Amino acid sequence: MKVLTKKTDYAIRALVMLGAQKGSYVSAKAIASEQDMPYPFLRGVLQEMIRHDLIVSKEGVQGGFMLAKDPDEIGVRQLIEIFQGTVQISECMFRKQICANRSRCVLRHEIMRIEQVVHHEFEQITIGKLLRKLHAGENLRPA
Amino acid sequence: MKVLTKKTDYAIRALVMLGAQKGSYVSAKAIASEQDMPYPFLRGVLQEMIRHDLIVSKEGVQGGFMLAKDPDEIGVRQLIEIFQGTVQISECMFRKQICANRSRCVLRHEIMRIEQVVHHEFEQITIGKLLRKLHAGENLRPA
DNA sequence: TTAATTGATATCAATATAGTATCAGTTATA
DNA sequence: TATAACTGATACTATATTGATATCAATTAA
Ligand code: FES
Ligand code: FES
Repeated sequence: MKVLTKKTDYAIRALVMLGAQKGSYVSAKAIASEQDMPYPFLRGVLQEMIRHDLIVSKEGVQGGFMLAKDPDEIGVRQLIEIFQGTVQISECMFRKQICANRSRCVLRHEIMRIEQVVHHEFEQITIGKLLRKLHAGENLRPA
Repeated sequence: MKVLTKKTDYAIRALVMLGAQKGSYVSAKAIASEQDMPYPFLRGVLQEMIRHDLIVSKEGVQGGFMLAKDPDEIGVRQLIEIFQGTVQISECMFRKQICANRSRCVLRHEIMRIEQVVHHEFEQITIGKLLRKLHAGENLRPA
């Protein structure tokens, strides 16, 4: 059971890096080498984020990517939705016995509640929050 | 993002069915046809549950499977762990910048907290609970 | 003009999930 | 005691998802 796939992982890290260099364009190449990600794969991730208006780009020499919105308005939840799709519980269980009326199914109800909790929690974690932690140097000290 | 895979799904339903026929052996064939699951696939799921001491079996004619413990002691969380492995967040992000001291990494901390919540919630949902809902007939009425 | 860059898109590889097939061993029961 | 209904064990195939490459046209600062 994997919570974050590579795409989401790379997206978060790329966004944090863009946030750290606010105002200037950062190239995919720079991100890839700095964060140790496969370059062409990262390219795809960045393009996907452009489509979702999270970042903007500039072509040509000295081009690159830049955040398109406030880091506090980019939550990990949204990234999960973009790169991993909406959460699917499973198909409807107990078709014959319990599911005659899905809206009253207890199992389904419980699982959807859990889903809500998870969504809410992931929504709290924003790029802005991560950036502040990074600047505060909370984890920059050697182990 | 899928929360429950087919194996977990089938496992839950099979266990509920066994719980509903407490004290007698139920064959894989009966479960498969009743619950509309692929027979040989279910067989594998049942064997896995035997290995984990959730159920016991009897070979030969009139054989089948039976719960090995109290339905209230079988939680969905355990099933997820058996069939989907432990929850993996993602590899360690921000290797160079943040992760010098993993134990202090905020992102990791947050995500692990979410993981705890999810685990706790899934632990609450037991086969026993589902059985009682089933017997109460909460969802047996046609839609 | 040219090298550094993104846009767009096609393709491939690796892994995980879902499902099948086979055959040996056990046991109620006729 | 033969047989059909069962599970045990295990190898295999198929499909879907995830991770990663490859190619080439278009743009732009220097
Ligand atoms: S499992 Fe299908 S509605 Fe309950
Ligand atoms: S992401 Fe690795 S410890 Fe923080």
